[in-house]
Amino acid sequence: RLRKWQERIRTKDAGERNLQFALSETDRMASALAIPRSVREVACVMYRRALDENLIRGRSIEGVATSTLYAACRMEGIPRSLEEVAAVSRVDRKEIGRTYRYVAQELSLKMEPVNPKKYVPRFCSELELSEEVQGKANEIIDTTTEKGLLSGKSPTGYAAAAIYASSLLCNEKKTQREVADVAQVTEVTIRNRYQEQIEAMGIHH
Amino acid sequence: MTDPKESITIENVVASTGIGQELDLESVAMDLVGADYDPEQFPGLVYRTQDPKSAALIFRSGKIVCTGAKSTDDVHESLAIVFDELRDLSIQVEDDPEITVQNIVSSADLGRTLNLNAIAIGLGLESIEYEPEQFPGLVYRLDDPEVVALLFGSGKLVITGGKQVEDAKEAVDVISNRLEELGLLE
DNA sequence: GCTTTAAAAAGTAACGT
DNA sequence: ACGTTACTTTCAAAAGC
Repeated sequence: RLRKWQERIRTKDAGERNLQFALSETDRMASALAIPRSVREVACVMYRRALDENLIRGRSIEGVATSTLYAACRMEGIPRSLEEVAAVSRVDRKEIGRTYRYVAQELSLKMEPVNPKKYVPRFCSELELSEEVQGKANEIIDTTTEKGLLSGKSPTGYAAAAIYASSLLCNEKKTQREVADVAQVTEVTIRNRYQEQIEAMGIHH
Repeated sequence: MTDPKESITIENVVASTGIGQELDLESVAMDLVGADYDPEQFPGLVYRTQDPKSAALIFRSGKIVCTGAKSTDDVHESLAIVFDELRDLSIQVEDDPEITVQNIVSSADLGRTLNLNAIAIGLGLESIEYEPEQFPGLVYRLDDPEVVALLFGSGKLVITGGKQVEDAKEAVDVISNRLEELGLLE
């Protein structure tokens, strides 16, 4: 009996320590990514839910913590790409992606695909581009999406191409390299999306 | 409007069988020309047939997995070659071992581009998986037939998980009808 | 869960030239 | 800025860790 009692205390302590570790890791990653406090709280609530539903079994604490942070950002409308969260996590991109998909499924998170427009303000401010460029990029995204160009394409690459195109149109040119660096995609992807987008927009350059 | 079912192509058939005899893979690996065997890495010996093209995984237990064939007939032909190769090594092989198809991978074309975003919401976010940041295809799991379909923006699709050739046709029908009734085609 | 095999879809990435 | 190669996803079986 005494042994059972001690075991309970031990596992409870271990659980507390694990939860505390997960929450502090979430906070550390969120700080590194400049994610607002409100979103961190959403991430922590999601982590507790995942914990309550035994979703951590067979998975690493850090993997679930990173995935819930990624999911929380998307849910709150200020997405970080998997590349970005992977950069501050000790779990690799592939593992974060699969854990996210598992958690989203198990917690029935009705996550819509990320709208590339959600990346425009952050990427543009990192590139010090004006409101005008942002507006034009959003317009390109809206118009080309209506024409069916978005299906299957990565939201970050799509946003990057629209920003690159609008920076040209607004005479605030950024190079493909500069845009590629902030969006964490390759120049090749920007080039490919850019060509499709300007063609669909009927722009000649 | 051509029927999408006409576009179905079988891309890969996976089947399992067994010769009803234990094998010493070390000696089979020595005698069988072209055999790849690295027990440290994987317990099965890999043997590739050229015509029809396939890869057979041969295990110590005598069980065999054949993959890469383009039809169920090709699976039988490939395995017949494998059985004969083993007999040439003076290994006893049953006359006609039972061959079980475990999975068939097919591709097809709906003939129209798809708005995957709209389809994701239309089919229900809880019943599909669409993460274009990770993979360009939308994953749709069907209950009947019990297969998994990958839908692409081009209108092309991949159907896998079925054990019968008919499963792909049924799946294409179910998917076409669902998208049609949701007004998501064309 | 992992290891290996094959195959398609389309997007993205990382090489070399 | 090309081209090539390779990786992402889905599926099933096998034996063993």
